[in-house]
Amino acid sequence: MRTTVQDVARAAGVSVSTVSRALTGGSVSPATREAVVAVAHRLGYQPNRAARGLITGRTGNLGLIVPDLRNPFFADVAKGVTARARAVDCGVFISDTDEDPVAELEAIATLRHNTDGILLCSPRAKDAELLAAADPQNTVLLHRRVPGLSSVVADIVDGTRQAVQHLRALGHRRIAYVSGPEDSWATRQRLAGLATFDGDDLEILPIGSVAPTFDGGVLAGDLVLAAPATAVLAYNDLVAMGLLHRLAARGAVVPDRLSVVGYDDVSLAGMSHPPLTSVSVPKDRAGAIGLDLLLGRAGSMTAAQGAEVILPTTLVVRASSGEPPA
Amino acid sequence: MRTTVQDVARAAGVSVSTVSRALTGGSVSPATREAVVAVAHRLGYQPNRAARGLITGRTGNLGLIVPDLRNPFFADVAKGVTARARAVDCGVFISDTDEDPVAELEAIATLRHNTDGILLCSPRAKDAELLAAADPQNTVLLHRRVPGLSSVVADIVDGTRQAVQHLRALGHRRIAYVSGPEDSWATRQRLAGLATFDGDDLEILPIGSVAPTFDGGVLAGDLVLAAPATAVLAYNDLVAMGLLHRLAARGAVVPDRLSVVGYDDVSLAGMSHPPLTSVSVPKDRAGAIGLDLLLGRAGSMTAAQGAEVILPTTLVVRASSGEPPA
DNA sequence: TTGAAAGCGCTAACAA
DNA sequence: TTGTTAGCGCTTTCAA
Repeated sequence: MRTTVQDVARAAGVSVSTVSRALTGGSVSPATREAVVAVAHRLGYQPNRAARGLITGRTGNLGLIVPDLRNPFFADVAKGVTARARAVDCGVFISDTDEDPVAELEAIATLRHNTDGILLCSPRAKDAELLAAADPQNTVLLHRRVPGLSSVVADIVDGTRQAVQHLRALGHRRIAYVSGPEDSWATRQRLAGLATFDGDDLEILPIGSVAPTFDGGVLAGDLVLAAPATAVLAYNDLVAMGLLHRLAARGAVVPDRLSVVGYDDVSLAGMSHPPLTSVSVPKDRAGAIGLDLLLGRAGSMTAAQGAEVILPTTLVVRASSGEPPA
Repeated sequence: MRTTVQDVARAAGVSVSTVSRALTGGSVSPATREAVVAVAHRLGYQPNRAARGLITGRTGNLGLIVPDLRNPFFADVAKGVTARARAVDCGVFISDTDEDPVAELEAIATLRHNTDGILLCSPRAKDAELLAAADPQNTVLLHRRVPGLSSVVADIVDGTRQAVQHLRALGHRRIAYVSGPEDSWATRQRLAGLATFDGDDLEILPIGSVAPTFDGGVLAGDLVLAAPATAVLAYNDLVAMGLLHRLAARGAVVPDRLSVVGYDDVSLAGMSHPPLTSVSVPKDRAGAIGLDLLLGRAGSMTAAQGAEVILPTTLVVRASSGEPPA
């Protein structure tokens, strides 16, 4: 049988309420507290969070819902959340929905009643579904914005702009864009960034939508080579990696024949051949900030107030981008 | 205020115990059950798992402890666990210890009292520490074996043998081995596999230990080139990727000059340049089996009985291995 | 400062 | 088959 407050109280010769107070910071005499703490430690007492939560109404846990842990982007976000959670002694329920909007909604339904709040990362469900399923008071969206819910996002529009400006500065005038899932928030943000450019001295060539995966990038490779572009901006790093792979197979040297720029700057970006120029978005920081928002630790802002945090993006230049062919 | 059994009972005109029975599969008349279920659904009732756990002694949750979610190997394991957990309606507490043995032990201490069991993946702590911290009754080790605790591991010795045999069949006679963290279980297993070969017509050249990361592989690249080997076996895929990167930078063509074989077959392995030959270990399956063991769903075996599951490994041949230079 | 007692939401005896 | 009741381990009134 595990140690309970009862055991500690008996061993310390005080009442259970005194034990409780001593351990949670109530008013107890220093001597009593010291004694109780010592006994609790000696007995290896670990409070039952469930029982505590039952009465306080706070479980000390929160839920993190991600589409796919295997995607390094989400792994990074999860890392940021768990790191911060450990620092504030908060448990994290993880739910990997496998990119399934239905599983996502179910996870929200289960977790919202068994946690103090939910961190919903890049949800695939529609705005209306999310609004219906989530409690605005204790839900924070990560990397997605839905009116009526708190969110922490990166400045994707600006990031996209930085990427294009970088390519333009290098001399590129025709830039292909490989798009991700149509109708997704992230896709629309990227297009918004692109829209500020087309015209001028620059031409953006839409290559179409592919799955936001390595295979999607491979698929896009041939399409890009067939287009009159000297550079290509990919939906994300995974797509860019697939692109790199296919271009190499087709004998197109990067960046001599074609410059490639990715998005997200996941850890893989530095491992590709050549290393990938990419728009860096603060992934783990977004997770940590989301958690603070949920727990009301983010200074004046809280999730309940409908906070909208926008984090800056920065372009990380590596070897996959260079001057266009002469 | 959220809906409780009380609310459902009142609305359905029955007692709380009837509601409880109707919802958890006790003996109730079909008509009553139907009515209760309907009301519960209408009211959006979600049982409070904490309260339930308080009385049943089972929380319906388990803990998953991994060294680093950013490592694709652990992401895969986590994926296997969460997928299976979702199927059996079990919550998963995740804890990323950041490769810190102390954090690991702390996580065990916290989780063992607030979950039905712990899945401990590739722990970094010592055998004795783990034995002291964990409850053998409801702890399952993943990819690590400690006498006295249940475990699910891959047949690393055999996997290593397959890799070497593959290289020998290609004609290699001098194979470099880049080792991982000294004194780790995984490292010892690999060395055991290697030990069955040295001598014969084959020479294994130990290159030394590096961090099990991309950077570790980059570091090892030069060492490998300086050795008289025609092939190199890396501690894991991340190291192999770093190796590939450094070899390319040094102008050594893979596999013409040197064959490279990785370990784990993480998703990146297929994305490298050239695609990496790697020993595939069943990562997500290990996670799923571990969960079943913990929950007593793995047929006759349970964690409590000290189960030791060994999963087969298979070599996946890709383009990074070929015949040795003439 | 301390203790007694109530009760969080739920399930599991025990009766009816 | 159903309802009543007693807790699970904890915190928090309320008195002392």
